[in-house]
Order: sequence, then structure tokens, then C-alpha cells
Amino acid sequence: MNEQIHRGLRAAPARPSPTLEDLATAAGVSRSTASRAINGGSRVSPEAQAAVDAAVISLGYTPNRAARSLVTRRTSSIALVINEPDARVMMDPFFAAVITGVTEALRETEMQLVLLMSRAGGDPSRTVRYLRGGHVDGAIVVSHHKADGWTEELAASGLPTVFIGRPWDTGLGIHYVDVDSFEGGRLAALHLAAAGRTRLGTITGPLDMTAAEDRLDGWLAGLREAGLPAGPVAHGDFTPAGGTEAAVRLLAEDSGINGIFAASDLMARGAITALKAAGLSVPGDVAVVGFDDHLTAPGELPLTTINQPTVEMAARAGRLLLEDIENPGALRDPVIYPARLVVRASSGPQGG
Amino acid sequence: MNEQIHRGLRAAPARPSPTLEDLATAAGVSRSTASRAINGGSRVSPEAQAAVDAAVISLGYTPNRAARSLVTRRTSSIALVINEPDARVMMDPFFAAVITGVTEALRETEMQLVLLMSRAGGDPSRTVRYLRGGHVDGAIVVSHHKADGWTEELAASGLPTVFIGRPWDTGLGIHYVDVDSFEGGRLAALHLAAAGRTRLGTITGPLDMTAAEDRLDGWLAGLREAGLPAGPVAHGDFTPAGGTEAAVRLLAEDSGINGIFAASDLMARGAITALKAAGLSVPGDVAVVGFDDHLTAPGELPLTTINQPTVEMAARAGRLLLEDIENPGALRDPVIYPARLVVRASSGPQGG
DNA sequence: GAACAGCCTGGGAGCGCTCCCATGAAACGG
DNA sequence: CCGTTTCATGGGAGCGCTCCCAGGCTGTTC
Repeated sequence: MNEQIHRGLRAAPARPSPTLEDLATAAGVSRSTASRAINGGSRVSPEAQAAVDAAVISLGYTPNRAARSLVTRRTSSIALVINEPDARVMMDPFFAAVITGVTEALRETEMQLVLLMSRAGGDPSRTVRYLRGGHVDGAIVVSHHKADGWTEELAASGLPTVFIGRPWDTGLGIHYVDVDSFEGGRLAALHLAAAGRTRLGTITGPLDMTAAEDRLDGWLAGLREAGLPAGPVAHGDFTPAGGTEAAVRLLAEDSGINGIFAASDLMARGAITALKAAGLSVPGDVAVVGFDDHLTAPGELPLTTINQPTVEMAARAGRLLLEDIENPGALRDPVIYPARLVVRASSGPQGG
Repeated sequence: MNEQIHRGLRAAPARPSPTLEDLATAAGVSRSTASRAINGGSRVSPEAQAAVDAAVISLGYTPNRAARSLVTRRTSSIALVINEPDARVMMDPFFAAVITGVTEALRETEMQLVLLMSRAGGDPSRTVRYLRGGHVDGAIVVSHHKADGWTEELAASGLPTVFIGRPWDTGLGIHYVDVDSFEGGRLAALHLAAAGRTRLGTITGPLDMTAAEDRLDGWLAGLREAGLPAGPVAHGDFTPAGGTEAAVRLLAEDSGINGIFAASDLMARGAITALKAAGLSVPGDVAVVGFDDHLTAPGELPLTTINQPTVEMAARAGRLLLEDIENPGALRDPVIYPARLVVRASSGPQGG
């Protein structure tokens, strides 16, 4: 009767997919019964259920997500918000680990993962708008920067959200999963001190990220605890190139440095490059400790590092988010994973 | 009047977002005019447009995607289908590059990227069901295996699709973007031959992937062209560990081997590990050529390799998909990027 | 055997949006 | 000055689904 009403639309799928109405007709039941059968089947007779099941298969029926979402106000998808220019995502195993972990948490659910590259070329408010717009049931935010600005707005929106890495404003009651970065920095300092290294420097991450700040604070606390002077501090950006540059600055400040803690493995690798270029041996002249404990490529010098269980953290964040979506408002404490020192060759005995 | 009708629903967002109706009221126009103003504003008076624009800002209005999608039959999202168990995604820079490239192509659009880990723990038909279910406007498929099975079904569904890497059945008219893998394999063989290496072996990728097959075929063709014997072939899985194991098998077959072509950089790295463990030097005893040309970590031996512009390929795939969605049916030829040999230290002079 | 509870069932309404169409106002031509 | 075109406008219908509710059917209870 009215099949022409949407003639003006852009091309529809080749074969229009069957609707619930079609399904019901094929199964010889009503739309309502078909709907109930599709959704878990409470209050549906076995015969009706069987008829619907059969019709689903023969018709290849898939519920229209848009229509369902319109009434349930659920979208069955969550956003993974990555606050970085793309280049970094590409290089850093951290993000790959995050994606792996979140995917793992979602595996048994109907949830889909929507990737939101929030700082990549554009309007940051677009991210919040999208998030608030009801397009997703929840969000996991990773790599959060101090100047992001929209954290409060996001918290106020009531959208279930879990951060990976402590957000700057913990007063907003945002759930988060983190590693004990402070303790990690401290362990690195104590380890180098115990190994007899006395002229120590550190390469931090960008200090607009809590992880970088915490690692630095822990490092400084560890040095105090060991009775060592604070030593030079150079700022990096979590990339190998940044680590190299920072190490050069460290050497300029103290050419006799014999231990370096870098706030990420990638920067530690970069630092080692700079050290070797300066004619220094690792660990002979300078011991190096990283942070993350991501897989080392074969053939590289095994790195002493602070283990951060990134995949597990991301999976946990995913599970927390699912819980929060299912049962909102049950504010939980943050989940902090312990930092664990893993000693390998890069901080071996001095003087080699 | 009927605000209780959906009382039984799961918790709605804290503050219900304004609807188009609210927006229209606030702007003092009708729903229709508001809708037109939102969507490009043809046939809208400047005053009405301004009023709506102002209301959008003051109300923080975002269109409900589900409702819009229900009528337009467009979802403003595309799927990136990754056909691998997660572990691989995590280790291989290839996927990071793909994500980067696709994101880049989508940057200026309203499109969102939905990540579909298709083989990760489950029912493969779920992927096709999702794809056919009208949840996305198109799909990019990467890392396609011979046994995936659903390629035909996907092609038949009419969903705009672009493969990265040639699909097995090119008769289905599926668009794809690829690198000239055959030529890459051939160049590797000719390069090693020209460098005076005569006892050559290769480490393939999984042969249920076209990229692996093409590289092997090209390699064998190159050897024939150079008048060299085919030499041992070991099968790997694109991972460093697989490369290591394969290299061990290669050495078992010919302990005097002096050149190896691995079908990925990661496997080449793994092979180098095995060679060194066997007391052989690279490139002194054995020259190694990889494939991909992904960033080398600082400190590693620079790898001779075949350059594959992965980010650009993925971006191109994204752009092709957008075109195909916008203007379906304009079947285009596949886009094949040339393979380029990049000579570095790992295939340097013999005998060192 | 009547009254009640229990269950399954189908019709109706509505989610927020876009598109069609009819309406009225303004601009134009003869 | 009136017919005709152009243009902005608002109301209506419908996208496919879920939920509510009333109705019919059993099976139970006194």
C-alpha cells in the first residue's frame, strides 16, 4: 500500500531483510510472541518457540538493531576512547594490549566495540557529544590527559564510564583501573640503588598524564628512601624517539650517570640507543629500568622493567563497565594492580 | 500523558537527551523545519536556520542515531573485521597500521569504526550475521583465511566491502587493496641471488592466506629466474616465535644455508634469533630479508625487507569503502601497491 | 460446578527520526 | 490585477521493534 513512501531514500540493501512481522507470519504467531521468543522466550509455549526458531533460520532473520535500540535505549556497543594522535597507537604495544583485553571481556556478550580516536584531528567536544548522544552504552577511556577538559562533562552525563589509568579528578567518582605507578617508580629506584648505582636519572612520560606523574613521584620517593640525591629528570613522550632525546639531555646534565629509569619500555629502548651512541654500555656503564613489561622483540637486550598487566587491566575495565551498565550506580573503589619489578639483563652488574 | 509506559525498561540515561521535538519547540519552528536545518539546511530560511542552530547549542542536542538509522537505513558506522585470535593483533604492527590507516580515512566523516574480532572465540557465522544485519554501512576485512567460509555469503549480501589483501575468490567481484606480494617475493630472491647467496630458503606465512601464497610463488619464480635451486621451504605463522621455529627447520634441512627470505618482518626477526642461537652471524653467514618494512626498534639489526605501505593501503581501503557506500555498484579494479625492496644491514656482504 | 488463579497470546501504542505532501505566502509574469 | 511559479513550512505517516494490557485458554481449588 505504501511501499513507495521511501522512494527517495538512498539505496537500500539489495534484499531487504525480513522484519519481525515477516518472521511472525512465517511462524504463524503474532509479532509479540515472536518478539518474546527472540528475547529469551519467557511466557512462550514450546510450540511457538520452536516455530519461531525455525522461521528465524529459514528466513535468516536478524533483529534490526536500530529499531530495538530506539525503544530499549540500549545500543549494545561500547566505546573505547583513545586520546592520542594515531601515530602513537601504531607504535605502542600498550594500545594493542588494551584492545586485546577489552575484546576479551566482551567476547561472550553481544556488545560491540566502537573505536573513538578522540584527539585525532579535530574538535574534542565531538567526542563528548558522541558519547552523550546515546550512541553507546558505556565508554572505556584510555590515555587521559590533563587538558582533555571533557572529563567532568562526561562524568556528569551519567554514561557508564571506566578509565584505564587514574583520571585527574578522582572527585568525580569515575571508576578506574590502574597499576600502582607510584610503587613502580619507587621499586625502580630501590632496585637501582640496591645494585650499587648512585648517579641516577629518570625519563618521565608526559606529565599531563597521571601515570607519568605517579611514576616520577614514586621514583623520587624511592631515591629519598635510599638516601640518594634526586638526580636529573628529563621529560619524554612515551615514544622511543622521545626516550632517545631525553637520554641525551640526561647525559648532558650528568655525563657520569650510571642508572636510568624510563617511565615506559619504549622510552627505555630509546634511551639505550642514545647510551650506545654515546659509547656507553648497558648495563655495564648504565643500568636501565623500563616500565610496562611488554613483550621484548627477540634479539633485543632483555629489559629490567616494572610489570603492568595491561591486557588483564583492560579486560577488568571491560568487565567493570559491563557491570556498571547492567547495574548502574553501584560505585566501586578503583582497582589498582600491584607493580612488580622484573629484573633482566639491562640492569645487571656494573662495570662490564 | 503516557510517561509511565516504559517504566519497566532498564534505567534510562540520567538526564534524557532532548528530542527533535524539544529542539523545534525551543527554536519556535516545526519538527520538519528543525530536521531540515540539522541536515544541511536546504529549503530553510536563514532565520529558522539560525534559531535552530542556537537551540542546538543551548539544549546540547544530538540526534538520536537509532531513530535516524531506522528510517534512513544508514548507520554511519563501518566494521573492521579482523580474522585472527587476539594474540596476534597485539604483537603485529600490521594491525596497528591498519587501524591507523582506516581511522585516517574516516577522520573527516561522521563514520565510526566498529571493531569485529571475528575469530576470537566463537561462532564464525556470528560475524556474517552481524554484518548482514544492517548494523554497519560497510566492512573492511583484513587477514582473510581460506577457510573463513563466509566470503561468498558476505559478497552475496550486497554489503559494501573492501578487503585488505586479495580474497581467495576474486570471482565474487569483491573490491580489494593489496601489495604486489608476488613481486615482493621475486625481488627478495633476485636480491639475495645478486648478493651472491646461492643456498636459499624461505619462511612462509600461513598458506591459507593469499599474501603468504603469493610471496612464496614470487620467491620461487625469482629463484628460477636467477637459475638457483628452489631450496627448503618452512611454514611459519607470521609471528616471531613461528619464525624462530621455521628457521630451525630450515637449518636442519640445509645447515649451509646462506640466505633466508621470511614473509614478514616479525618472522625475519625470529629467524635471526634462531640463526644467532645456532652460532651463525647475520648477514655474515646468512643474509635475511623480511617483508612489511614496519618500524624497526632502535638497537635492532636493520632489516632488509620488502616495503608494504600498510597505513596508506588501509586508508585507501577506507576511502574506497566510503565511495562504494556513497555510490554503490561502481565496481572498481583492485588497487595493487608496488612492492619495493629496501636494502639494509641484514643482507649485507657475505662472509663477515 | 462455579470461581479463581495461572499461563500464553495478540493488538495497540510509541520510541525519535526522515520523508512526503498539502498549505500558504511571496515573487513573478502577462 | 490575477494566474502561475517558487519557496519555506508544518502535519502525517511510518521505519521495526518492545512493552503494556486485555482477552482467552487451561488447570486448580473449594
